[in-house]
Amino acid sequence: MVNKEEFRKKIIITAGQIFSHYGFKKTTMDEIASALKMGKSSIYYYFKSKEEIFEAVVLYEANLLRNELTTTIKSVESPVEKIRNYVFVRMKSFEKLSNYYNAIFDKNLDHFEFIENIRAKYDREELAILRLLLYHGARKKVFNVTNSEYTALAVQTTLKGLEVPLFWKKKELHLEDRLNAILDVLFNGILKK
Amino acid sequence: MVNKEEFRKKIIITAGQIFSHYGFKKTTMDEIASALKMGKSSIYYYFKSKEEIFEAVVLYEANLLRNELTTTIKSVESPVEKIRNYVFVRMKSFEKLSNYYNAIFDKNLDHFEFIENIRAKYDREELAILRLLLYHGARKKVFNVTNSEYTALAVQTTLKGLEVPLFWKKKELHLEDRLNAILDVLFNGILKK
DNA sequence: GAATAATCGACCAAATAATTCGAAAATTTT
DNA sequence: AAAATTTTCGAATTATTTGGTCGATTATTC
Repeated sequence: MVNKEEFRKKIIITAGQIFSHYGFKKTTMDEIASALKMGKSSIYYYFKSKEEIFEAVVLYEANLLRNELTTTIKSVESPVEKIRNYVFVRMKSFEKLSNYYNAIFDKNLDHFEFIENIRAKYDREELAILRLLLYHGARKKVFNVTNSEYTALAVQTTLKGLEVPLFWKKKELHLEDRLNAILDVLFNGILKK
Repeated sequence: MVNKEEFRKKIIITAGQIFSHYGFKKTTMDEIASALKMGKSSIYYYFKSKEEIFEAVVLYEANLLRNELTTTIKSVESPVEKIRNYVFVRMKSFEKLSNYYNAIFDKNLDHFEFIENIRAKYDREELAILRLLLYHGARKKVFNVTNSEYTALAVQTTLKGLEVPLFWKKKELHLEDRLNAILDVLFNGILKK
């Protein structure tokens, strides 16, 4: 291969597709290998272990999510639409990611502290973004927010509450509906009128 | 439990959900058990083996499919719509079932001859239905079919061709589009004009 | 309170999967 | 073109998982 880094990326993408479907545990190195049309042992030339691949995949996906989120909020002007879009994209992505997380919430929590690190970092980033969005809306006299920091925290907590059913695989209650309901409440409690 | 048969059905349904997502091999007895909130060994009181559960699940799903198909074609009058609906429902179901089949096409073909039996029986049933639909359409002067038996076979072959990409998991090519295209060809080659 | 039905945890053998390793290809460098 | 390197691979090894068994235990029925 021309570039080793290039091929690592190819592995990450391929493995990511399988992980996202079957979760960490149920995905075998053999499957990843044969999806890449190579011998199982060859993969160990690029990654030290299955966990290392998983780590790389999560990192990669997390970055994709970050980019998607920022471009999304840039794509509209109105503060309401910015937040609405942000929340929607976030939910869609988490739905996709839920299999990764299900994989982790098995038992092996010990080994996967790196996930917690990514998570923590993202929580901070998200808080900053939300704060900005709220502040921006308040400036435009659309939101009635006095302390954007605390409000951002409240919104984030709400969003986390939405994640739970994804992890617990209880998708009976249509998520989109709940999402809209919550956004309605959020905006009607927040909007100047 | 009040009724043993009742509980077997519950197992079949629960196991079916897991099988349909992960396939036969990747689904463990432990998972089925804990989804039913019972010990793994208790399941063996109702079924002799994992394969026996799988067998029951496939049988159960096959019956569901049969019923869905017959009620679907009864729900519309026009011969064109009957066939169109039939094909659509059939495809949707196969998409759902593809995970079962993927599970089987691994290697364990030997043990799963019963699948082939179901399959054969269904092929015959399907042929009869298609023949009826074609005959019906010809009677109504909508189809231009001289020998409904041979035409039914041709249609069935076409439908089987559509299944292949489902088994091979190559869902890149949007199936619905191809389906419509094929139906168009089918009808325009078949319709009186 | 005996008899039967249903559940369970501990255990095991067999299968499966992750990882290692040395050697063979393939590629690049000299 | 041979030496050095990078990359791939099959076979072997080790670790883990998992389907299934069994005797004991708990609920239920008679």
